[in-house]
Amino acid sequence: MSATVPHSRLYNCDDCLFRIISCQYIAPSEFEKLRERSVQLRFKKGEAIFKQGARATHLAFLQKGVVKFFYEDDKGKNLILTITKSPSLLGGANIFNESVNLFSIYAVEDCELCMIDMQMLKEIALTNNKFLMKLLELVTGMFKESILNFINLAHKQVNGRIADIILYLSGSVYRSPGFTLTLSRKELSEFAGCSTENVIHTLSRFHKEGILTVKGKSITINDFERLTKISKIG
Amino acid sequence: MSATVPHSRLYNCDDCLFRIISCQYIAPSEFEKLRERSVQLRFKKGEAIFKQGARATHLAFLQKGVVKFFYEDDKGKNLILTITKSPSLLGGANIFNESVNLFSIYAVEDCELCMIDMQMLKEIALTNNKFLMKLLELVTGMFKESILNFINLAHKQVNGRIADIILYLSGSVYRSPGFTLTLSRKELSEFAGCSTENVIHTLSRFHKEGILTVKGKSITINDFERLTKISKIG
DNA sequence: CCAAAAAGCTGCTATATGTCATCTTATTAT
DNA sequence: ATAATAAGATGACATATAGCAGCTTTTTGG
Repeated sequence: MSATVPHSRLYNCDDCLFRIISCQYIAPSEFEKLRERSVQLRFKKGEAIFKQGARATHLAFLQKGVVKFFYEDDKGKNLILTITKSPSLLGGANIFNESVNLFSIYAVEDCELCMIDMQMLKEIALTNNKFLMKLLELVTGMFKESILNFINLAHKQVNGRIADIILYLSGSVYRSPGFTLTLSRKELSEFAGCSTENVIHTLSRFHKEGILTVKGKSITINDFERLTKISKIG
Repeated sequence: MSATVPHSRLYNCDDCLFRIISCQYIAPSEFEKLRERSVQLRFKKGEAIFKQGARATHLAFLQKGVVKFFYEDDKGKNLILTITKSPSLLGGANIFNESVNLFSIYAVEDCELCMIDMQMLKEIALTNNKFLMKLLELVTGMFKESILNFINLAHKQVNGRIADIILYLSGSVYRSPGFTLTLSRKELSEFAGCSTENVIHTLSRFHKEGILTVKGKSITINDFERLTKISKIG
């Protein structure tokens, strides 16, 4: 792992959302045990946070940045399950059954996060059921999100999927009608489940039709209504 | 709900796998509270066990039969997430967050199952964390299974998907190289995410090539190796 | 700052898949 | 039993998508 370990803390734990949520259920002293075993890390764009197939020993609470969840098949072909923005709990899918990561999580832009010892968290959660339930709630959200994403993928054709992705990025990740993409066309194609060329073709068609303004990495939604319609029709 | 409520019990609770698993964690007296609130039901092929959008008040432990999990979109088009054989815990996806079913579960052949009061189960689970963890293990399996299924769907083309489905049905549902399908061609197409005609074309191609023997609802795998290869290549 | 590599773009062609029309074979209900 | 209906099958055709070749632009590394 090439992530940078900072000399000083990247951010103050007292303000950490995960701490705030946790302390609604467990005592601050209990949380302190967790904190002692945790470490703040910085990941550069493109770096692996969790690697598919590796032993799952930690969860990560993403403080800052955007990450992609993806699955790589035998031939090295990738499929992006979801793109998530901070704040978010990563790697929770492994809390129950799995000792090995089912998929990879990579930084899509520079990230700051806290690696949490899974065993310790599990021990604490097992002494407090409401906390356990809350954790599961945070964790299963990701499952639900990617299942709903897959449903879209299966039902719609590329037009609609690209429209979907643009709307999702604008609404849930970059939170603005115009944004500078931190994903490549190839990554978009891995999210939409189609060829890279198809993404490029579709984006330039949307551009020509005035729905989007696309200039390299910069994308702006001009005709929100038409884009939504394309997403709905499929 | 048109399910039949039997006068006598369909099966003896003492032999129930769910009871056996549960009683590894909770006292039999505790389980008895759950049993009192539960009811055995019989569903005929094609009947709805859980309906997408309905309030989620129960879990079901499937004792006998095969069911399909599926999502229906606005236009009434279906997408099958997974096909599951008894014994299996159904509807658990809602334990945490959801008050409403995210998808439907229907009987694909005649089923016998036990409807379990979710609130009561939750209460008991909250007093016993190991039991809670075990429940979650049972429940998240379905998530994992359908995500892996979707990944196949997204990566492979119809050839490979159909091969996949036949192998899955043979290996995990009917548990035999030859079986009598309880799914229609339309349902297969909803599982493979393609048109009904494409399923029919592909099956008859496999038949002509000697990979399968297909005669209406009866399917036999003749060339396991070639079928596996098609599934792998995509 | 420059060369090399990667990413992005465009149009063309081949192919997989969906759609439609027609027919046959099973189910179902009267 | 028999008509009515649904499911299955087949081939022809239209279309969405993948793959390729050649090109430009951007990014990366020395």
